[in-house]
Amino acid sequence: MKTREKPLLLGDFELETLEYLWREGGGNAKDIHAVLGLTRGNTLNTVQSTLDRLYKKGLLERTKQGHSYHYQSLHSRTEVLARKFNDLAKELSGGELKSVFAGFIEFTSRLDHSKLDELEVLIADYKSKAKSEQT
Amino acid sequence: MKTREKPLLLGDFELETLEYLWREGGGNAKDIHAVLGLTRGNTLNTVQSTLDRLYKKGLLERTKQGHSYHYQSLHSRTEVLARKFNDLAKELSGGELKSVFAGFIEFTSRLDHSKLDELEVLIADYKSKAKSEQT
DNA sequence: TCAATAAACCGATTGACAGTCGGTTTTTTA
DNA sequence: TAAAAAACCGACTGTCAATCGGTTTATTGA
Repeated sequence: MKTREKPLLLGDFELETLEYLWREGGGNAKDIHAVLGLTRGNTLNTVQSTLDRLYKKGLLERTKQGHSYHYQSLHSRTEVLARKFNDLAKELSGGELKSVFAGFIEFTSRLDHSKLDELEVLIADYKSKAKSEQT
Repeated sequence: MKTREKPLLLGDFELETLEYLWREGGGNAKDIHAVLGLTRGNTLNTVQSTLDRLYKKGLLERTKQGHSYHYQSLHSRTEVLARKFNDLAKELSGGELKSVFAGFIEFTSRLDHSKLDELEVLIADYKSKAKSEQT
């Protein structure tokens, strides 16, 4: 059976924290507090527990660096999105992948009709890259 | 400014209820309770409040039919998915639609590499249908 | 070595929100 | 118009993110 059961839930501050780590490549609680904590008016403690929650969710790795932990994201934005899409599909597909695709196409075309073209290009790119990376 | 601010949150039973309405085309609390309530061991009241919550979220319409309300979904599965995709994109795109596409492509190819082909076909279908429906 | 200091850790509280119902009010209808 | 059915209201529970105070543990410079 699959390991992951529960959908991945991420709160606002967890997301902001992830964004920081993606942007900067990593950081410790103090770093993040200096940037995010001040604008939000958080204490360092809050940043620490948020990092800890993300860590326990398996999204971050951490290594002792001197005194403090240095945190890094284990998953790219793309991977997190893929996982969220998967959660959403499981929860709302009605057993038909087609409906998930239909929903995504609907979402995309509502942004702007031309966006579907972009999507097609990216799919083609992905496929050609996959082919060239065949082992 | 856009009307909808908050992401659409749907609980498990709300989803089951929506599924019922999509499947059956509509129904009242009693109907739904007869099917979903019994398997879950709910009271009719629980079904009613769930319908009411969905109604207040703007997902259902209801009309008095004799004594009780008859509920119908205002949005198809595809539309709900589109909205959820939109929520997800807003929350996790990092300002780049490309990353959303990348995430979706990643999700799709992880299911099965051939699914990307299906997706391409559906996009092409959608586009040709859109073109033929031009006013 | 050992005190000051920084960080981690633990536990508690708050705030949303879904799920769940009991009980009351309103509506329907025989 | 009383019995029955449904709607409506309010409350309580459970879950989870956000938040932080207080305590323990680890680090480091004097």
